Amino acid sequence: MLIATWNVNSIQARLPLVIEWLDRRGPDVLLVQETKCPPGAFPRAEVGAAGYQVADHGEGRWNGVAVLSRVGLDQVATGLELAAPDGRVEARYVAADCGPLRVASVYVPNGRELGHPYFTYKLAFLEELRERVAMELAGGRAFVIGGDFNIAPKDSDVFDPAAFVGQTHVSQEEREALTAVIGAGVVDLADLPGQTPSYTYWDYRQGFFRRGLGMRIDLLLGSRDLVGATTLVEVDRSAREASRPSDHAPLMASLAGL
DNA sequence: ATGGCTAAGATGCTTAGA
Repeated sequence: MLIATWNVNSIQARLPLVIEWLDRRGPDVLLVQETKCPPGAFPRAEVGAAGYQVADHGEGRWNGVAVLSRVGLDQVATGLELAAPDGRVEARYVAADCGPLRVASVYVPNGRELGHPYFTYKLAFLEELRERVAMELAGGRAFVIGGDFNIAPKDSDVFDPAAFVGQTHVSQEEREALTAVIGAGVVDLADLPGQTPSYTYWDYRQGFFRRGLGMRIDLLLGSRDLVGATTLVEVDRSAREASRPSDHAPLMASLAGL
């Protein structure tokens, strides 16, 4: 089983690249974030022609998450529908059964600035996410949640820790909230012994990708029964090198025996 | 090394991302 997570920064803008990538890498499950696609407008026909079923939780303009699967798609559920500071509910979580796995695609709020109302929202979202992960695990299936967590777990996950002091994504509060999510019973698959945690995001501006100035903010968290099955975790930088790329690259994990 | 990119839509600008 090959499972991947990718913040595509608009499924419509990225559709040719996503289809090419699905054909080339052939993941069994792709967890997508920032579809920026209104409900009902997801390009199901094109993705279906590539062999994938779609569970889409859409929203116009911003946010939006989806699960793409070629190994079945059942028991679709959305969640984490707490109100943002503007009072609106954002599309940031969708889960499904895909073959032997329970999976979830999550797009954690950015937080904007420390102390900002959207930062409070980010922390509240992470607390609800902890509860949601515990609930999914209680279902008893092997579980993988992947997505854009908008948190770099460690200082080594950003290109210059000194430049991030006082910024979001690296604060102790955010990292503690992520640790609590993981404490619900999952492990960071890219940070397992033998794996090499790699950047997954590079700003579009100022040649950050070319200069190697990235961050590891996209994660695949797996239930503990998957630790022994995880043979390879990799970031496919070719998708970031392509023309008209997302600012994130896909993160993939191979799960042997599933 | 904080936006000198990109995307959507209420478009020729604004808002958001991290």
